[in-house]
Amino acid sequence: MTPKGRPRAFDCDDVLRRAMRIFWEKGYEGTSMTDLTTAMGIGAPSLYAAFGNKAELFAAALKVYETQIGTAIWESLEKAATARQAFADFLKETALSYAQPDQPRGCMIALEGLFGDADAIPAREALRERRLDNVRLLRERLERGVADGDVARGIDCRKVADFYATVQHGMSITARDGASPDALLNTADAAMAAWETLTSPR
Amino acid sequence: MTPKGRPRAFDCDDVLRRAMRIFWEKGYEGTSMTDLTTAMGIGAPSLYAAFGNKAELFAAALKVYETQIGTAIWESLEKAATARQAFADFLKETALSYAQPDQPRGCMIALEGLFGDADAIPAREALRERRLDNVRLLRERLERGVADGDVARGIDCRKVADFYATVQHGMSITARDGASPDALLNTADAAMAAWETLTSPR
DNA sequence: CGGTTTATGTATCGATCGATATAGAAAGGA
DNA sequence: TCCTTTCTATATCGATCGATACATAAACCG
Repeated sequence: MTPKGRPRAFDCDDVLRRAMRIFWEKGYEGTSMTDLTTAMGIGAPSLYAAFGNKAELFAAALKVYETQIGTAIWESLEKAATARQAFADFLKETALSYAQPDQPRGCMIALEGLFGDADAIPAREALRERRLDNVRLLRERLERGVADGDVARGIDCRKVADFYATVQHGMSITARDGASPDALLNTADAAMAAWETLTSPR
Repeated sequence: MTPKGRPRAFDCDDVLRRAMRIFWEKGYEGTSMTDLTTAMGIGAPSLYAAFGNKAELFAAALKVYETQIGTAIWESLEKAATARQAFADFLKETALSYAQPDQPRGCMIALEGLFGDADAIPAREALRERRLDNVRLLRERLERGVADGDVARGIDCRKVADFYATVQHGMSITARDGASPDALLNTADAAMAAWETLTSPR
């Protein structure tokens, strides 16, 4: 059934992807409504009618980022047979994704919402929780490795997960500074050099 | 000799430290001139007369940050006798500094100027160069280790330096999310677990 | 066809942004 | 004491911020 009234002149998903891209590139505070309406190709009233306000638009753009950009990295974590391979793939996917030439460098979730209070960036808490969720995913994958028997019992899963999450965070900053895919892959490889020591029984 | 005219009613270094603290906490874009004049305890005309404009004030605050906050970390890199000890101390100092309870979490240089173009944040290029300088310092310390004989010849100094710089970058983000000093020290320790493999001859 | 509903385009809202004009206050030098 | 110089306090500048009022356009329904 077609809705009543005049139909929208734009594709909602399409313009939301454009908004996501702008937020990703310029940050929440660095993005003005003029930037958004220009990039999205719609007028301000259409934007507000469709997405509420700037904060809600950002929240919607964040969800799009998660489902369209972030998933590839985290899927690799589940696919591999062993925890070691999973972490290696995870870092490799991160390196390739963060230095992709046709998109902003680094991760929108990692880089955004690091300054000011919740008042300045409404999604600050949501972003922080996403980052903490990611650490948890790494830890759970490690614990699965322990359960599967490919990781020794008694290792400090939290410490190892914190370490690899921090490496991934850092890769966002390094990527923003222009690091090549090879450079990031080297860093991923270097991080995996710690694996044996970190996962050997204490 | 005392200068002519009415003397300043504030201490220039003191108010600059306050400005540095605000920029560190809220970021360049997230800091308004009202935030600054309030925190510095001076009127807007006094601020502009003493420091020029917002961008110049930020540049001055950045220098204060480098000399007053950043030095401790980088001094530790030179003090230690071996490259390994230098990197371990460097990461340990980073962990302690980034989670200090009486100051903003993480590093002002690492976190600032990651979004938008040079137009949005005038110091963006300067910040990027500082970050790249830091990677260079790490690489040079490694090369010194090779020259001193405590690091094997033929290792990829750039790769190792990139890795540890990326870990440090990541610690700024992890610290902003509220990581405890112990958690960051654990990550520093985990990063050092890669040292043997990274510095063994190929 | 009018009537209803929803979206669009223009023009603009009050608030805040960074930055200043202006007048008066506080010092030294004559 | 008066003049010059420099700084301070108030009040405000034009520009831009996020967000809307309003009139018109485009769909469906009868």
